[in-house]
Amino acid sequence: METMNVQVMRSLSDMVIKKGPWTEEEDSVLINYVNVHGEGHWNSLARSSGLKRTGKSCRLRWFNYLRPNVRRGNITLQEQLLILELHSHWGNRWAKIAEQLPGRTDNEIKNYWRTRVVKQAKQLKCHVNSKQFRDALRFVWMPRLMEQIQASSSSYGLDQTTLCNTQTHRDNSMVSSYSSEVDLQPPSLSDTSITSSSYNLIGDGGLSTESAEKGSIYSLWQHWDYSDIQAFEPCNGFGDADLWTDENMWFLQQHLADEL
DNA sequence: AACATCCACAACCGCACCTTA
DNA sequence: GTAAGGTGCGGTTGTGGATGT
Repeated sequence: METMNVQVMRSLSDMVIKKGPWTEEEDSVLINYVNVHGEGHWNSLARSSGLKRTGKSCRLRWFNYLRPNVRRGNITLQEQLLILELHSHWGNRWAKIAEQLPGRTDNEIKNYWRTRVVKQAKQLKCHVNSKQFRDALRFVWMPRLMEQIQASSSSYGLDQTTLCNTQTHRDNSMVSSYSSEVDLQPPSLSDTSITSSSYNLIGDGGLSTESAEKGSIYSLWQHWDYSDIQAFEPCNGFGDADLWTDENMWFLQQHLADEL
């Protein structure tokens, strides 16, 4: 009778699903299993690998952490710019946004948005989806980012032609009200009277990829060499540059105050 | 030193969609 | 047609380290 109970207890413990942080052992089991059997079939993987995890948990761990080519660490200014741009088109479609950032996961981008952008919106006492805040991002923040990227690209020896080429390569159809001003000559940051017309990065159109590609930073990104992105890794100090400095916050608050 | 609070990130959950039998 | 299982996505929560008091 007691033996029976022990057996039941053991089988129950086998069925217990483990939660929480993954251990190195679990990681190596998962890596080995995927290396042998490939990705997919996560539920059967979870059963036959001996991992006491759900298939979903295995999949998430693999895609967000263990998968080769996952880029981890600070989001670069260029990536921040692209996230802001794409989010203005696609909203919280993190997976779609992540597709445009090599090696970044939807989870990472989502976390970035919540911990940085939403937080700043709160500090500015406006909703992250309010027109006020979105306009501030579009007409103030993003140009400022462009300026920082431009400054850093020259100070770090990244050839200006990397950015300039985006103009020479650009499809003529992309030339719009968003053109040379945004690419390399943002208006003076002391000029808080920036208007929608002078900085029509995006427009209020639909969320199609095509519209996102035209006349936007998206198109700029398409021409950035991935090696350029690597050059902005935190090791050279650039990746640590924070967009949300006191100076920038003051600047943005001024702009918002002017709008009211 | 101890405790509280904040912050960033990893992981979980619920739902919707897709595939297959 | 439909039920069941698998997968992907977005929202939310949990956790550990950093920082402040």
